[in-house]
Amino acid sequence: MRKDISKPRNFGYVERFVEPCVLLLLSKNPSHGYGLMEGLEKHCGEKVDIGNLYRTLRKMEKNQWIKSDWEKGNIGPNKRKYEITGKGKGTLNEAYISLKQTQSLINHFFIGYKKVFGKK
Amino acid sequence: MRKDISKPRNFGYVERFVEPCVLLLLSKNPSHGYGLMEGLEKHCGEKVDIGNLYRTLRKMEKNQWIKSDWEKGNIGPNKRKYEITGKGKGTLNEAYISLKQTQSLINHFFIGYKKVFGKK
DNA sequence: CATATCTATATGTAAATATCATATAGTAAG
DNA sequence: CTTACTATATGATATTTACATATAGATATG
Repeated sequence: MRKDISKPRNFGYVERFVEPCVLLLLSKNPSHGYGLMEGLEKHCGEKVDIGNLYRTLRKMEKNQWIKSDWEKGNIGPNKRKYEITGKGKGTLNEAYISLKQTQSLINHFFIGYKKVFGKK
Repeated sequence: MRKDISKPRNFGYVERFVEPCVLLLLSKNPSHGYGLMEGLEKHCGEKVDIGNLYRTLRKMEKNQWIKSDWEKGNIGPNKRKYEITGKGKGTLNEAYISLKQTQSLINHFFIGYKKVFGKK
């Protein structure tokens, strides 16, 4: 049973922003789900739902943007270690271009806003 | 029956971006749904689904961000003319703040991107 | 030793939103 | 009369997210 009913997200919510962020993080270093959380909170702001993150990672793997193998650590439970693929690098580049467009879209809004309400 | 199965949107899709845009446009001049389309294509980019726009307008009215009355034009079909309310102006300001946060979030991503792939 | 907590991965369910299709109706043009 | 345009609206469905819960090994605490 849910404690609280879902509410609409804030305006300006960027859909699936976590995916480019994961691709960018994995471009630096291979990592696993739980370990990605840390970097994501820096790059994706606020909180990332851990359940959704795992689901997203499996989806990204299905799309062949990332691939995984089990890392049988001598300490702690096994980790599914992800790395980015060539296809994933292409997707990251596409995301970069899309996000550039998003940025200019939002800028366009701010220009209009400024015209009506003045600078601030 | 649908011709095509739905596909995921591009990365960088900003959810409910149309609402702040409508509020901004109505801050300048009262208008009606069909007439808002034109301004929206400038401020919200690309295409806005007309069915979705009408549904959004009714939802915004339910939230008391805008209010409408029927304009019995001497030419053409009747138009539901919308204007922004005081509450709507407050919502527009909230959206402005959220979109500023979104902008800095995306900027944060670009900084990380540049570190890995260099400037461009 | 029993149990609680932490790391790590994963799935179930429901709500919110967008997309595509379709419905309705008045008006204008040919 | 039929076609096209203006204008508003709803139905069905896919995608994504939020919140909750499940599982299991490892480690710490009493």
